[in-house]
Amino acid sequence: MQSVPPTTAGMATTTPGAALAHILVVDDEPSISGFLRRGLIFEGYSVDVADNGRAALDMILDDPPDLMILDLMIPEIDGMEVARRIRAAEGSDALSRLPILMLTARDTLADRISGLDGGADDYIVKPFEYEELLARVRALLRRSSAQDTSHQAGAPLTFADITMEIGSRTVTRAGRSIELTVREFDLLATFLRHPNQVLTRSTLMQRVWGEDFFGESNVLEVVIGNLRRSIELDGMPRLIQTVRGVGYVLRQNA
Amino acid sequence: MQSVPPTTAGMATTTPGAALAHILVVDDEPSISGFLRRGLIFEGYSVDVADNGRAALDMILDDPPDLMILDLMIPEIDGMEVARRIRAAEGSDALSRLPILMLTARDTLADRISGLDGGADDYIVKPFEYEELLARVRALLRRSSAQDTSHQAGAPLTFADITMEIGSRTVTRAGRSIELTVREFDLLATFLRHPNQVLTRSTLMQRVWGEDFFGESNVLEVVIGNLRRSIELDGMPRLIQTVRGVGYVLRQNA
DNA sequence: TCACACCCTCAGAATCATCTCAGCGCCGTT
DNA sequence: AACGGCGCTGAGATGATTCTGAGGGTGTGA
Repeated sequence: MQSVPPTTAGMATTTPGAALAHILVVDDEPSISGFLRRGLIFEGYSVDVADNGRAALDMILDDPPDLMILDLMIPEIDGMEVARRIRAAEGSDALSRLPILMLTARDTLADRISGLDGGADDYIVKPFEYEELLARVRALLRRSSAQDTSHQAGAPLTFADITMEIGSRTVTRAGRSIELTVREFDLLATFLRHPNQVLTRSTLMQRVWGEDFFGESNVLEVVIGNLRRSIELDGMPRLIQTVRGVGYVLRQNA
Repeated sequence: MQSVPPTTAGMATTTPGAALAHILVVDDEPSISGFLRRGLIFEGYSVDVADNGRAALDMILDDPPDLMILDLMIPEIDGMEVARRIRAAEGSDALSRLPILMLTARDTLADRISGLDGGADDYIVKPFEYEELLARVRALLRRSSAQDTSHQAGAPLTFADITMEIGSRTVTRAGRSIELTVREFDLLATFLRHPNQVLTRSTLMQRVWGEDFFGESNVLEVVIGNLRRSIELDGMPRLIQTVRGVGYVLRQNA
């Protein structure tokens, strides 16, 4: 296991100016909750985890989060019921307005989710794409926090002359549109969210490929290679730079 | 935690210069009407709720709203009939022009949609995404306030040389009228509402087919195929482009 | 009742992203 | 300068995804 990069320098302030949003993840499967926790922390959220409905309700009362990611199938009190109780908490505005992102398996979906009826504001079907989950989390937080009038899917990610719009899934470099595959797109998105920060190989693997990648593989290198070919202009210095023994950075100057 | 913005300013004044728009929600399911009420009020609308058709008609006569969100399946007088009576109210301009956003479950829709002609200005399938609903509400209000004088149900959706009128359910391409089935129509409408935006397979399924589609099916692909055959001109680049691993986009250029 | 339109399912075929592999070259170190 | 490790790249293999035509079921209107 590659050790964490020793350097303390370059802590990335991911979203400049944005206050740390607090997210409660409720799932009894450690692999999922762990994955979410790490990922969301990486994105700059503060994260708590509960592994059953009762604990979740306790934690919510104790310290209401800005958003809850709630699995439908959890012990003690199931997700549907948790949502219902929260919505029923007429007393507290903070509670009854708490955005809930429901996490469900596909089979369950059919029976149970009559959409948002139960009190969820949005839901996502397992297995989900990490990028999609992030997008929904952002959308829910945006909706609840700022009732700002600027709608439309959030501001595009940019770096140097690269622009990426998650919603429309378009990427441009110097105004010229670029086609990317899913892997390339996710990888680039990860870099764009953490510019100038060295991302370790394993971090990238986890962000883009998810938990399940045992064994050795050099997929990452291959995709990095393709991505470079897609976005880098000849003559220009590399944007995605290799940090030997550690990982890669998105950086402008040499 | 991002606390609620301290300022009360920035209420979404959807229709510039217009006073707070007044919306009547008609639905007998408290979970849905409650959800809508809260959400819409949060957005800065004034909201009334009726839980059956008769009450709705009374309230409309009493105080005509700027927009009605109308569930199809409601007690006393069903949504269809409510819409019909409103449209039939020859006497009052305010009534016959009242924008109606119909709320339906997909199963119901399939049967009845053919009779929708002219009754509703738009419809949305349960379960809907909140953002989507908001967008349509805004669109309808904008429309109705914009063209005060000209009757005609709503501005058509357009893209490139495609034109679609929801109300009359007509579609033209380059001036030439095109026949579409219900599924094709819904699918195209979804694209037209989100041009240049990649829509995931599951989003499309949900919007067009509704909740009840577990299991694997390739209906979407089939309908996409048919739709392409209907609207795409030979020699021209595709308008509906597939984005492998993600979904489809309505996009003009390559 | 018949004919027709529509919608879904299915299976085969085509297409394409992704992954694996193996060889090569660069880089830092000895 | 030689060496070893690490990263890069091109060439397939592989499997997933998407497309298409055909067929059956169902409901509607004549």
